Amino acid sequence: MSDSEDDIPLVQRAAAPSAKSTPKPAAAKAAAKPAAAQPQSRARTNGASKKKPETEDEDDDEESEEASSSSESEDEDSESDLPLAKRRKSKSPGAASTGAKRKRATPQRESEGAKRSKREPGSSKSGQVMWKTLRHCGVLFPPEYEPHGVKMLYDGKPVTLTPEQEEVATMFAVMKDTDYMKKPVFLKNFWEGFKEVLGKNHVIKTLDKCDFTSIYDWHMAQREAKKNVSKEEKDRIKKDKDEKEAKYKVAYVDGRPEPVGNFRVEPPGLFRGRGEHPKMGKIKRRVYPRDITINIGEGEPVPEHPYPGQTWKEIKHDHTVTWLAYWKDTISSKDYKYVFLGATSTFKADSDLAKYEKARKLKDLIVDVRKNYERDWESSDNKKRQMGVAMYFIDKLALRAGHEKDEDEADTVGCCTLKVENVDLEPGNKVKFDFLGKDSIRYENVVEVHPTVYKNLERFRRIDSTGKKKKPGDQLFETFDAQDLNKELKNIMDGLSVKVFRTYNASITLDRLLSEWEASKKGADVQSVDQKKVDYDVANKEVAILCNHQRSVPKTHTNQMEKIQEKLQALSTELKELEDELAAVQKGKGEGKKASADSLLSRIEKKKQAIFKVELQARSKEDLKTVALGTSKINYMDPRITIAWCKRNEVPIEKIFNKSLLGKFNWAMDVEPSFRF
DNA sequence: ACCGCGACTTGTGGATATGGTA
DNA sequence: TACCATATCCACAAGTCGCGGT
Repeated sequence: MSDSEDDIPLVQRAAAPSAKSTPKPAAAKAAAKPAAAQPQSRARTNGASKKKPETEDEDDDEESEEASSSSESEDEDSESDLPLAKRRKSKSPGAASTGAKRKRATPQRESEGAKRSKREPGSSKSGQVMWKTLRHCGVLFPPEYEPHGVKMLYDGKPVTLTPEQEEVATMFAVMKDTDYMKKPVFLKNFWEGFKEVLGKNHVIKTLDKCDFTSIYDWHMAQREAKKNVSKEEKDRIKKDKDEKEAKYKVAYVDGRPEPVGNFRVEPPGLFRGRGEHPKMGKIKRRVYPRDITINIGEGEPVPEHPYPGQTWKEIKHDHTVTWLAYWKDTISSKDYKYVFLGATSTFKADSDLAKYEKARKLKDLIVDVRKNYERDWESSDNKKRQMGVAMYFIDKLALRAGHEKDEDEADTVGCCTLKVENVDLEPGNKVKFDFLGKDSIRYENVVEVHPTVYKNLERFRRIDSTGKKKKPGDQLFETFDAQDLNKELKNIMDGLSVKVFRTYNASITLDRLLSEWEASKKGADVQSVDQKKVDYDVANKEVAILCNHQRSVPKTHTNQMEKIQEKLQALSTELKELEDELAAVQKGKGEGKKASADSLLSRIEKKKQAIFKVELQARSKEDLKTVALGTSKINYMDPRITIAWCKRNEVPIEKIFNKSLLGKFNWAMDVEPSFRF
């Protein structure tokens, strides 16, 4: 790492998982199901008037009943192995019921507390049929490269490049003001790629003598020009583009229209790895139809493409998978790029629901799970002890599993791949974690742990199970890996894996915090929606900290805060003026007095509220500057918790979920207000 | 009993749309 | 009514995890 200066801002971890050595009380199995769960209390208190503009999708009607009821309760097996989607009545394609605002198709799934039996709905696991018919238009290719003819300099002299070479030079030139330019690995990888494109015996012999400034300038000029196009022209261009893209945006699954996620083929460019990625700067080749495998229903028209001489790499009809197309990544031979349906699709909704139901299932077992791994801390079997400690970290700190990685990937770790130097022991049974996790985001945290864990760690850091000394770079847990751990978890619960703990802990934390909030505010003065939203964010923040979802402080943050302060200044001056005025009026006499005093009074009140609101925002902004709330909202916190809370507290759901989240969580909207995770 | 493959979720930052403000 | 900074969207990288082949 370079200067620790702009290192990831260290999130205030103080609040992180209580230093308590004992696992959390596991939410005493939330009474959760107050028998009288307001039956059909559709009492949607929140202002969330149902008139959502309706996202193109789902016009599938069907009485929401049927789909659920049957499949729901008896879920277990037989054909119910089919993902939910499958079981939905599919509407005849044509019948795009324009009018009929469809209710969300997904009915309640409150699996009242316990026993939701084995089969999760929608779990797209192995071999299950995901669709009967599938129709789509394939993928959209990026435009071919258009040479600009701007010459770069080599050793001070202009060089003529072939279009192909120029394209690569341009990829590089354009990155002039990024700090990749300072990274030796990036430069080396780029040069290797560039050299190859140049061919042997080219005048360009070394990157040092290359000057791409002219191309960079050209690029900037282009950008500027684009910005200055007239509004009408811009609109026209956009409209054009939208029309060209329209057909790629939708796929028909069993006749139902579903949004396609990323239908665009990735354009060529230089690979930008995160952190110190060994492959940064490599050329990401252009992808052609011959590289792409299409998955589509039998008998459906094969998608077209703009390369007359070519054919798709393959046309498949695999009903057990949800992808529409894929190609091999050109950077890493073992990676694939997929085209999937969008987040609002039925496939995704089903698996989202399944994910949370699985986590809730874990909730019912968590007390035992904890008892078990705590017992393992004392085992005479070293491996068991290590696993027990790892499980503790995973559960308590919501660490990721951490699979083994290759040399040619960024050097990051998860729980199972922690190295001895990632964990420091401090007095008072305190453990200090410091490592780079996913995306090379630094995880830094000091936690007090159970003494037995502490003792174990002392040993794990020092020697391996054969008694051999460990050194930096050695695994903290050398006796097992993520796979082994997951295998063990399968014995505890069907479908259980490490990541489920992250989901579980995020969701249960939100649930707990929100309900504590409600308990403490019960009967208290009516709060503004703004205040409630801020309070929700506080809970959200705690979850984000648990999951280590950081963000870099926005560049403009300081600036913005100053502006807010100024605004506050102005407001309070105005307030002062009003108050003076009022005083003056009250002193004076005469007719209009009463009226103008009243009016002043109300203006003063308004002003005070405005001030309060700005202050609130200022505090919240400052408080959240290093925390990314979005990630947990999108991926970890069961949306039903939030929606139910909104209903109970008269907060319009739109205050918490933006448009795309509303779409993504459509499946959860009908949740009972009494829902508890 | 691995281990690479394949498919799907999670994650961040950059690009762009948008809505409040001068 | 253009600006302008933020809020949202999007691209695509980087994880997780089960499976099937050897």
